[in-house]
Amino acid sequence: MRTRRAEYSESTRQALVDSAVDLFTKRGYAGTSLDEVVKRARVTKGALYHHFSGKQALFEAAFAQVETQSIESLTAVVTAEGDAWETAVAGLRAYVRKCLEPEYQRIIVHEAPVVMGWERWREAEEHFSFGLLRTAVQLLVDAGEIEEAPVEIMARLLFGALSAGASTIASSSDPKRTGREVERAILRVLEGLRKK
Amino acid sequence: MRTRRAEYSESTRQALVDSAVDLFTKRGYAGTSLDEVVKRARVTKGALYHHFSGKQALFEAAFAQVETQSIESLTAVVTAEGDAWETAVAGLRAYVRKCLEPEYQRIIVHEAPVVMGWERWREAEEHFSFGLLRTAVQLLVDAGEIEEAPVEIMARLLFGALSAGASTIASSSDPKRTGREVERAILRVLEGLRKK
DNA sequence: CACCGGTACGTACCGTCGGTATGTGAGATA
DNA sequence: TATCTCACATACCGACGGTACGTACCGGTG
Repeated sequence: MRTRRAEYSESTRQALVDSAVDLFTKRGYAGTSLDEVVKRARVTKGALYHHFSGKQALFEAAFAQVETQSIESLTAVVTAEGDAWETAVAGLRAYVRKCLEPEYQRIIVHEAPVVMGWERWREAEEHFSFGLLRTAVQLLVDAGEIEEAPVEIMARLLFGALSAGASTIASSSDPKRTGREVERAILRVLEGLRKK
Repeated sequence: MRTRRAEYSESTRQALVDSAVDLFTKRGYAGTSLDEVVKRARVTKGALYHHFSGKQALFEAAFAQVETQSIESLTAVVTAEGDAWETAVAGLRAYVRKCLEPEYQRIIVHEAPVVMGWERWREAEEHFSFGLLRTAVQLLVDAGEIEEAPVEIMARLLFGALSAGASTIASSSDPKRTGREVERAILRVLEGLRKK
């Protein structure tokens, strides 16, 4: 990765991914044409098919980029020192906020399961957001904060609930208010699971 | 709807919808071609475009058919006489089972939000499954079984959790076991919300 | 029964889009 | 400097969603 050619190549690839993230977010996977993607990146389809095997692979690259950026901000919250309960709650709040960003909402939450297939999406999520969430739930169980339960299952349910909550906020006519209500509702669910 | 012509027409339309439900379930929306749909229905694209304005409209017809059939079996459970809590729990179990049927899973849970758009999907669901679920939650609140909370929000979170649970079951290597675990986890969440 | 009007299709065709085959020129290599 | 290689550009194909138009058949009218 030291030659000029390699730098140009990497720059081209990055431009394609950036263009893809932008367009997939605005118009969705099916509504985005590759001609538009390459036009915005100021290259041609030759370049695209040199770097990616097809539209699906381009989407997965966009998926990985959005997730990688998201992981960074979330990891900082979840790995913070301090009370396990407080940390977990902060993590959930951070994740809901992340879900409100258009790129994450559209690409990761809504399109990815359909475009990549639910099975493939699940597999990929193991290394990204869902992996973090499951870790957080595991920490709560280990700390004795909530009743023991199959962590995998509880994390899945929480993941679905959080995504639905985020979508509700995003399409609300009063996002601020709905956001507070969703957070309170999620907290109530968690408190219900908490050991007395 | 008494003439032979009208009967033939209705029969053709029904054949198209049945074919669409079948193919959308097996290969998804993007993976299904209209040529294949009309071939299986033993008609041509002329017939399809006479009855529907396009592929989207055909999908919405398939959506409505699957939801209408589902509503019937679920309504019977939710409107049963008896203890509100028991009724609600039975309803949730029934809904999870419904989510496991391939047609419901693929068309309603996975594809519809993307194909119809989340906003349009949400609107349509008001009259179908989600409407029922919200009614059930409202009944629990009215019966004083769970703490008061914004019913709309709690129903959304529950809806997301149930869908995620169903998807988890469907892709599990041991669906029976996972099914029991999901049901227990959901019950635990509900018990946590229950008034003492 | 003959005629006619409209509906319910069938047929042929178009534009777009994902994907491919092949050419080419700038930069690395010797 | 000559050559090679890779990172693209160009031109094209087949499939698919959608449209325009032709047509046959049913149902009403005289």
